[in-house]
Amino acid sequence: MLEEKGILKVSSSFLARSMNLTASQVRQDFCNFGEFGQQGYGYDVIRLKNEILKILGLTKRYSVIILGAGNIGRALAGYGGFLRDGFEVKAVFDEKSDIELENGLPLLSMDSLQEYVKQEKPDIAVIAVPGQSAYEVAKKAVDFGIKSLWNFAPIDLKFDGVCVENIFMSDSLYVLAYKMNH
Amino acid sequence: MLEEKGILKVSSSFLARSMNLTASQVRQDFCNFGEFGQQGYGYDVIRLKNEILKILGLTKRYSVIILGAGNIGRALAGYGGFLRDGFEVKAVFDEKSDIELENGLPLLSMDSLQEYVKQEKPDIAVIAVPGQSAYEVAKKAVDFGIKSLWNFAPIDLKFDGVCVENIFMSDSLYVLAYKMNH
DNA sequence: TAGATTGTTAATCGATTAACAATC
DNA sequence: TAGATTGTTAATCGATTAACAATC
Repeated sequence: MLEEKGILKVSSSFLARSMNLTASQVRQDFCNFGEFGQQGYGYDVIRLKNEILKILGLTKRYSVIILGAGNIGRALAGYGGFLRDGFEVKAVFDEKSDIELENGLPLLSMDSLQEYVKQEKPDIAVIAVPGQSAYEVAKKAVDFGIKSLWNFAPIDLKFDGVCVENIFMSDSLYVLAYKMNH
Repeated sequence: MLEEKGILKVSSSFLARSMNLTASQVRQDFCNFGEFGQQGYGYDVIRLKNEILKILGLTKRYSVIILGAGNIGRALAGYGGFLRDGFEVKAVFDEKSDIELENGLPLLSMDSLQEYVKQEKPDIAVIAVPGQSAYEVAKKAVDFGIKSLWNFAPIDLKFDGVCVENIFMSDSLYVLAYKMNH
């Protein structure tokens, strides 16, 4: 955002203010990854952005498949925003492969998953199936060679040597309810 | 889950194992909210569940409106799972109120939001509009009387006296990328 | 009674904060 | 040079862990 506004430098105290942190926290955290500031000046916005992109691994591109063409699966497939960050959705898989997708993405049968993963080697599989089938589907994907899962099902997936990030939406809703009552 | 399996009691060490915590953590945390265990026995599953529901505020019902009928808004509207926890989606609002919803929920024009909120007093508004319009839409909702926001837009909403819970999906995807590279 | 497991205290650990010398 | 702000050390704080008396 700073880059878009044409702002060239930024201080730890400014960053802290805009993210509800302390300046110390910001500097300590950056320092863990190197020294990319300059005393008396602050951080160069472009440099800082690039360093953070490097740290996060967002300088690469990632190919993504979505498992499940229900509400969430279709919503993610339809949302183009991730592409900007380098995540490209390549295909959607579902048991019922006759559902129509609105955006020209291939909708494939779950039966063709093994073949697809073997050939295309997608980087990330999104688990967008109902909770009951989530483990089974994730297990398949992992067995076929997927090394990274973005999980929207409300279960704790865990496989050796596989990266998992969870979006536990109902947990978040529970936290909202808690906040409303305290 | 334990209740559904007909299991009557559970120990802090069992809970710890299934959630990747330590038994001490589980007991310390529970103890902050009261004493609902029994030495030498453990925790009564039903009692524990009820205590947690009470702590979270999930013994009440909440009425929910969804602002934005795009991919995410429609996905949330179509997903019935939150109902089970007491969150009932009442209506969806969008600028273009001619989009069709598949599930019989009323799709209303954003212009009718003020009137609706005044009359129906929904507990929670879901922000499911694009990032650019998210602040504006949230501000409206809050001005009209909404006290609680479940935010799916990638901006940090903050209003005095309003509860906010964020689902920052792209942040989660960045974390996944980070994990893949470390 | 013996075994199990809580509630709770004390010890340990790590993260946050404060402070400041280095330096642009 | 004077002002600003980093990188980094030391002090503070809070959370996690370990331990155990209480007690079912």
